[in-house]
Amino acid sequence: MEPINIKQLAEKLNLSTSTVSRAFRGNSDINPKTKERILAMAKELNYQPNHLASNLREKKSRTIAVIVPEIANNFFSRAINGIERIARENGYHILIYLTNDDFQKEIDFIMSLQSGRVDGIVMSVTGEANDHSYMHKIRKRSLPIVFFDRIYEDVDNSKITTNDYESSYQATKHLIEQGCKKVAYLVVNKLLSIGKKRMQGYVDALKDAGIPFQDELVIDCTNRMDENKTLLKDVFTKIKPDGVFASVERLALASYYVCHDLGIEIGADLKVISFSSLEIARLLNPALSTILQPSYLMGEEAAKLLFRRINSPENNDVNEAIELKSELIFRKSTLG
Amino acid sequence: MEPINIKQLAEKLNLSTSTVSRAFRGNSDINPKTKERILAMAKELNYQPNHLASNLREKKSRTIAVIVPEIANNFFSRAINGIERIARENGYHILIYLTNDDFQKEIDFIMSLQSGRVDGIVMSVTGEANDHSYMHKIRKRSLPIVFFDRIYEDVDNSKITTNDYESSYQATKHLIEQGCKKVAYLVVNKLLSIGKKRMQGYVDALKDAGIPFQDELVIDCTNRMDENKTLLKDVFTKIKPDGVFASVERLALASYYVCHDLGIEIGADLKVISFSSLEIARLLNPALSTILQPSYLMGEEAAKLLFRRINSPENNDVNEAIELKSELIFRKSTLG
DNA sequence: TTGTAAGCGTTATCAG
DNA sequence: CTGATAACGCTTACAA
Repeated sequence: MEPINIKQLAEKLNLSTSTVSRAFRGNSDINPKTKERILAMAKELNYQPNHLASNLREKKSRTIAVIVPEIANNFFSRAINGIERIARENGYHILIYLTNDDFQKEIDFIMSLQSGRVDGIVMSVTGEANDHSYMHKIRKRSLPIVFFDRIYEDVDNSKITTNDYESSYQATKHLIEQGCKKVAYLVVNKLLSIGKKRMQGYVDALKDAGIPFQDELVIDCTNRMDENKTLLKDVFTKIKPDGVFASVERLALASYYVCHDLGIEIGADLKVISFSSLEIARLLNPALSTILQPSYLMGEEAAKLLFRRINSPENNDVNEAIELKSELIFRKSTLG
Repeated sequence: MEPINIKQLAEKLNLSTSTVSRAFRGNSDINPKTKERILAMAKELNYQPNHLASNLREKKSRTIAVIVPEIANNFFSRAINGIERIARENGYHILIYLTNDDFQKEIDFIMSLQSGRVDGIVMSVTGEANDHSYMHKIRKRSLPIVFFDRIYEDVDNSKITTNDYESSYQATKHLIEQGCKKVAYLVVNKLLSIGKKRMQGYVDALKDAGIPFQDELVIDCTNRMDENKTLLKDVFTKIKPDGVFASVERLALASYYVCHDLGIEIGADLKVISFSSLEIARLLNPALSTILQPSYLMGEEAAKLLFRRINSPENNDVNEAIELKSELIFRKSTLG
């Protein structure tokens, strides 16, 4: 049973395709009775207007792209959830692209999306350390893009971020107040905008507490769990920090694994706090203190921003930047 | 800077659109030199073939849809990850649809996808308790669909599942071997195929151990954490099971919350095992025994099955069913 | 090897 | 209110 097209449907009804088309569009004039007749027959024959054709004709795809580094990640999956809700509300479809932190992939995706497949892009970037001049090129085009969480600071664009500096400052301050003298900062790439901002909060909190900054306490990790474990095992046994501020969730988890293995008691021997969207932080052993980003809300806001753009292309050069607040939740891992 | 089209590009080059088109397609004959010239100019002018147009022409969308109940969920986000990898490998794009366990949404999505937007669908169903005759209607069409994990048993279709019965049997048996006399089965909807299969394993394990099945030990939960907590609080204080077999992750987590609040010691007072894709089960307090489904692999296999279909529509009526194995990992929550 | 022209399924414009 | 027609941007026989 192949899908039928508008022409066949029109024939069955002894009508022109234009009239049939009108029955499916809100605006145009059409006799209510004919419309009813058309819709009834359409239902019977299971007719559905072909989207490719109408999109081509209308030069709109009613689709947006979401580009993220990964999806098996509490923060991003929740953010996508928020994006999805708003997109659906607007009658839009969502294409997913995972860069796996591969900058070249990011470029390829964005480039290939310039071909009419989508009306806009929501993305969390991956190649902050690289040359992203390609972005500047793209930005001159009409395809609207909104960044969320991980952004390119040198690209003038709409964006949704959180108060990373402030929460990092507070988190570090909290560790110090809990008696930590030697706080390590765990980061995946300290050159990335997020890494930089979070690190600045850490640095300033140390300074304000009169604790000298030590370079060896900034631990540059990777995205691979096994590598991080090896690295941290070394750090925890040799440098022996008494506090850990993890800039991303996976580094806190790596710390947990290592401490479990090494018999280091988190909360007592080593206090840990981390950016994390882990719902069940409270159930960990011990309960993990977190800086909780409003991931779902960030997704929603990013999508809303994008649709504002899509729906009013006239002021496509006015960028909006929204900063949302993270929530600090202190648990046993720092209260020990 | 609006994107240019093939006609404009052809004009600049003093060529016909057909020749230009040929430069972008692998097959057709074309002078290597002209091809080079075209590609160079295309790059300079930033030309990209319009996908909507070529898809319309070719009657292919190079896009698949992934329909899942939710995305902020370890199992599904990982499965999507697997699907993504295979799809990308095949040069396909991925549209995401979240039903949020709303059966009507599922129907709407599937129906709307019949209009040429995608070449195939990978889905984990949601409305198992409902009448899914709409599916039978769809199945007569050419759009290939592959189910994974949650399936409709009465719909003849390709599918990827895991050995749910067996792992449930083993999990229950394990609890009994650990000394449990009163094992509760936690389920979201015992009428759903997954709930049924997993329950059967539970029932049979009890029987084989000579323990009489008790209806009150089958706890029908919901998808809402707060409701589940209330319900389980009641169960744990009144019925007082000494073992819990949770058919989905969120029910194990609800149990943890409740036990933490009630001061019930998991592992000692109450042993817990659960289907779960939680990477950090080991880090929970106490470490959670899990039945780990190969979520990523399931996604990959489901996608592979779909592409086999898409690429050879001739045997579109031969359904493949693949069963993968879950892994049981016993930890402190059952070893106490 | 390249060009011409028809057509993919819609919808907007314009005429009736 | 309805119908004819052109156009959206691309691909592919077929012709040259």
